[in-house]
Amino acid sequence: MKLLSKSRDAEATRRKVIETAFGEIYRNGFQGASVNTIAEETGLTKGALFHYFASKQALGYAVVDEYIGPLLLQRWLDPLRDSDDPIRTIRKTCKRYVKEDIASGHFVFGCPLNNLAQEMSPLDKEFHKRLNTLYDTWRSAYAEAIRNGIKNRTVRDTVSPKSAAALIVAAQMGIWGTGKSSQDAERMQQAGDALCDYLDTLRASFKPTGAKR
Amino acid sequence: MKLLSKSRDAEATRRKVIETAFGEIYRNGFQGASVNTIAEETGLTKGALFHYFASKQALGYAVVDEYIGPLLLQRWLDPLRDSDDPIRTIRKTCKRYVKEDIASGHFVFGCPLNNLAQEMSPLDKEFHKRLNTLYDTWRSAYAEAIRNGIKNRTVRDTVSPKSAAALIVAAQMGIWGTGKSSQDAERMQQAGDALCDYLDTLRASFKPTGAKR
DNA sequence: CAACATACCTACCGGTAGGTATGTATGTCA
DNA sequence: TGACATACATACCTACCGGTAGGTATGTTG
Repeated sequence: MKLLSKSRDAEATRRKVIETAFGEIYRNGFQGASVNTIAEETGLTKGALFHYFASKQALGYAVVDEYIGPLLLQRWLDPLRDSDDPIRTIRKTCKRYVKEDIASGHFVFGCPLNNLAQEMSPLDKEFHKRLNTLYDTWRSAYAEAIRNGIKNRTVRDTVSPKSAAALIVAAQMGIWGTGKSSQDAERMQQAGDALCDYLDTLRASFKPTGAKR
Repeated sequence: MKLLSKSRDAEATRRKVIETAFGEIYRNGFQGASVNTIAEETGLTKGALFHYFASKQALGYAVVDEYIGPLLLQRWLDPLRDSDDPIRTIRKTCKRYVKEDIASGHFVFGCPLNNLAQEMSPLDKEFHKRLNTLYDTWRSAYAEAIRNGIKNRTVRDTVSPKSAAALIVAAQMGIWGTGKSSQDAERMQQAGDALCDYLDTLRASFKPTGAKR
């Protein structure tokens, strides 16, 4: 028999460390996060923490692989599967998470993925490899979705899927960046709405003479 | 008589510290930058450096006020003065600095202003105040330029200046963020071109049936 | 129960971070 | 020429960082 005791459950402990580390890294950056604090918050000693992760870096990589990556897929990419109106889906998803992050107050810490990418990409090859792969996945998924939109006539055929995908992802970096740098919900909201306006210009039905915000 | 000697010129020394600090902070982030290294690179001892700046923070604020701020104005805002075609000017300026940063290799370190804003805004009020003011200035200048463009019929009157300005600035954060996180010139170029495409959709002459990239 | 593995703790390491107290060299001005 | 401020150097302090050595407690398995 196994897993009888709640404590001394290795898998759960490991997971808890990763979740705590995610929070600390999200709030303070990777370099700014302290393994002492992470251990303390987890209710573990530093020795125990290093029983699970060979180094602070290894813990960081695990946070990317086992927390941030899956979160990206679940939040942003899953909704696109089985969507026959990609513009509508992207628009809705964006609006939703802007709203959620403002409501929770998380927006002041920006986007976990972007934070790590900005901080660590030039400093650490392993981080860069992982984070870059995630962003490539994101852009590819958007491009593919837009391509489908063109096929089914919901998107203008004068739109370049790859180019539009690059801009949408960049704009999302910028929206969360705006929230973080301004620490102001209204400015973030404005940037989010502006992206939605742009998304509407991609629709097959778009007319430049239409309503303005 | 003053300023006879090249060394022991306080103003020049101070400036040199700021420039060195800018480089270190640009490459390593504020928290990652070491005052030991900055002092060493300046050819100064740590004691001497702290003769000019009361703390590492104070040095950081000086870098924003006396280096990054002026750089922003000179690079991005000055070209807009006396421009009667804001779209063309923003487009040209963006293309120019994407090209320059790729050529110099600086793009792998991202945008100095954005780096600091992302890293320090949630952690330090003084940084936040300064950096947020700079971004507000930036957005306001763009909004004003677009408003002028609408007046002189170079920009569609269905465009919301404030909204478009928010998106353009956010997209620029994202373009440099893309370069930094991908460490790849081509991906950054793609994002830059995509922003240019978007800018063209703001023109009064824009037709959705036009050429695609 | 014995043998062993895994989970976790205590105490400590070397290194470096930002910061400071104090001394000295240099230029200015009365 | 001598008093004084400023520019800089030397030496050192404290706090904390990531990381480890060595032990103990709690299983699991035969």
